[in-house]
Parts: sequence; structure tokens; C-alpha cells
Amino acid sequence: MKYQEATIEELLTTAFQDEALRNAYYETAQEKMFKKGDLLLEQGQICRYCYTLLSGAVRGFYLKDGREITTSFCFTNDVVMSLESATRLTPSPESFEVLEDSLVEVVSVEKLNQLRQQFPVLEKVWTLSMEAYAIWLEERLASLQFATAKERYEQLLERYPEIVRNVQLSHIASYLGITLETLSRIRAKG
Amino acid sequence: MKYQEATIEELLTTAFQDEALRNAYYETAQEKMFKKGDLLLEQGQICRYCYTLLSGAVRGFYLKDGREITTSFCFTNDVVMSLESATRLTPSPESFEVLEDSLVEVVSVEKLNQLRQQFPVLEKVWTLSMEAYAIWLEERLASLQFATAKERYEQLLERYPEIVRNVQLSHIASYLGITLETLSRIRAKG
DNA sequence: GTCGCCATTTGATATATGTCAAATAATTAT
DNA sequence: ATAATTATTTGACATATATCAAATGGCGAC
Repeated sequence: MKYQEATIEELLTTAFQDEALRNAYYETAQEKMFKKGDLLLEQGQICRYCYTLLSGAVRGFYLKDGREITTSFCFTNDVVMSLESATRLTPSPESFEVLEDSLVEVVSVEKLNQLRQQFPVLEKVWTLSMEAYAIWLEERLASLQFATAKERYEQLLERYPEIVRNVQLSHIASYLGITLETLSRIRAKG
Repeated sequence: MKYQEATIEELLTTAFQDEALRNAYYETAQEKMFKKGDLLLEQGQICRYCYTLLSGAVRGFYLKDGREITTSFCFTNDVVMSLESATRLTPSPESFEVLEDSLVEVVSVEKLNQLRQQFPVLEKVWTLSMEAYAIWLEERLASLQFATAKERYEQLLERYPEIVRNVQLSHIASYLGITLETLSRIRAKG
């Protein structure tokens, strides 16, 4: 999972001026360092924690026919979590792997749900985040549904240049739904 | 937009036992018949109404290079709306076309927002719907990202046989991200 | 610095799917 | 019912992308 939006940021800034909320939050939130290669969550496990990236990079992926299909990239301020697993308490369809040493804020999903109940502003943030995430998914879907491999790469380059800069080709390729050889050729031609 | 889930249904059933809510809702909701071919919303316009299908069928689509790309199919109990346009008041990226004469419950987005504020249970329904919709989109994304055309068709057949039964091939094909000729051949071979 | 391990590029070929065109089949209107 | 329109199937060929294999390049361990 992944989202970002200006109004959500603002709402959070305001919310954290409330001391009660701040205390309740930092009672449960923990900062942790993760190393390159660590798994924040493994496919098949239930997602019990919500991870906010303070620095670093993470990718989501799942296995299909023995090969890894990348579903998302997350960077600073992005939230890492399997929405499906966390809300339904079902096995996660995807794993999340740390791509470079990352500082992460960890909150348990259970505590987060309590906080949402306790502080309506957090419930509001959650709802807005869901909306933003769904809209982001709609966009990505449209891109995969009918753009050519080259168009998809160019869209990625334009919208998320940090991905192209920082992530290895094989991950970008599977994210775009193509092989790394094809991606390499697209880049060579321009 | 499109969603459906058991717990949401249950929550709504309970909610509508509240007379105040029921009255407030039916003050603003209107039933309307739409005819095959009608557009509920046109690409580029702002989505000001939320449509719930009481009967019939609707499809969402957008134009790319002069051809229609189908993004969704909606049937009885599904909600038709451009999430992006309704929440951000931006031009809708997609149109919604009535596929067969349909009975529809219409509520303005503005009123719906008021009702959500007024009745927390409706806010909860909204949030759960967003979660369900995002999860549905994640699934669809995974399907488009790395399944072959045949696999995607078989998944559709299994999960949404009513689409395959009721909708014309060209719409199903663009929904799957393939041409209608390819879909026809997939069906022929089995 | 050198070796060894990955990542990336490049090449040759195979395959899935698209495109264009025509032939049937199914619906709809008259 | 018949004609007209629209949807689906089928065929021949073009193209994008995948696959397999090998060559090159970059980078960390020692």
C-alpha cells in the first residue's frame, strides 16, 4: 500500500498539535532501523503492523510461477502495509522487502484501529488515504490496461523519476509488466 | 466505481432502521429509469451524483486514441460514480453508459457528504466501501500485470460470470486489455 | 588491485497478440 | 418475415514482447 497527498499531510500536522493524540500515538509507535534485504512482511502472513518510511525504500512483490512480480515501490513518507491483510486479517498476498537501509516507524494495526476510534481526525485521515490510494490504483490500472510497454515506462519516468533512479531494472520491469530485457531495449532506443 | 461486501450490506440494513436516517436519505434520493445507451456521466464532466443500481447494468469507459477502453461493469446493488471526480471535484476521467434499461437511485454527491457527516454509520459505510474498492482494484491490477489474456478471461469467467453472460464481446475485450478478435479466439479454443 | 558475483545489454529466435479484411451469425427495425 | 444493422468468428499477416543464450559492465569482498 502506498499513498501521499497534501491535504492529508496538513490534517496530520494539525492533529499532532493535540497533546493527547501525540502521547497516545508515540506510546505505541516505535522507530526501527531495517537493513537492505529485510522483509517487513512475508506473503502468506497476516499484516499486523503499519510501517511508515522515515527514510529509505521498500518494494512490494508477490511470487507467480516462481518469479517475483513487483507491485509497488515506497519511499520516505509512504506507508507500507497490506491493506487486504490488515483490514480482513487474511494472509497477505504480497511481501515487502527493504531495498536500502531504512528508518521506519512501526505501529501495530490493532493499536492503529484503536487510535482511529479514539481520535476522529485519524479516522478522517484513514478515509482520505483510502480514497487517495484507490484513485492512485485506478490510474495505474489504466496505464497497465492499454498503454504499450514504452508508454508505461515513459509515464513512470515522468511521474516517479525517483523509482527509475534508485531501483534495479528487474524490479522496474516486473512493475511495468514486462521483462527486463524488453525494458533494457526500450531505454537503449529512447 | 464499484464495490460490494457482506458486512457493508449488513451495516446498511441496520442503519436504515433508524427513522431519522431513513427520512433524511429518502428526502434526497430519487429513483429514475435510464434507457439503454444513456450516459450517467460523461468523461470531462464533474461527477455530481452517486448512482446505485436497483436493476440493470452499466459500464465505465474512457476514450484512448479514438477507441473505448472499458474500465468497469456494474450490476444490481453496485454503485456508479467517478471516485476521483466526486471527491476532488475534477473532470471525470471516465464515462458511464447504461447497457440495458436500468432502475437507478440517484443521490447528489453534496447531499451524500452531508449525510455522511450527519450519520456516522454512513461515514463508516463509506470508509469500508473505499477499503473494499481499493482491494478490488489491487486484485484487478495483479490480474492485468502478469496474467496472460487467456488467464485473465478465465479469472473473469470464474469471478464474474454475469459479465460474460450479459455483455458484448468488444466491451469485455477492452476490459481485459485485449482486442475482440483475440478474445473470440480464446473462447473458440477453450 | 583482482576476482567473482550480479546487473545490464545485446543478439537470435519463438510466441502471443494486434491489425486489417472478409465471412457468418445474431439482433433490431421496418 | 425481411432487410438492415450490428456482433462475432475466421483467416492471413504484422508487430510487440518473451525467451534463451551469450557478452559486457559495475561493484563489493578479500
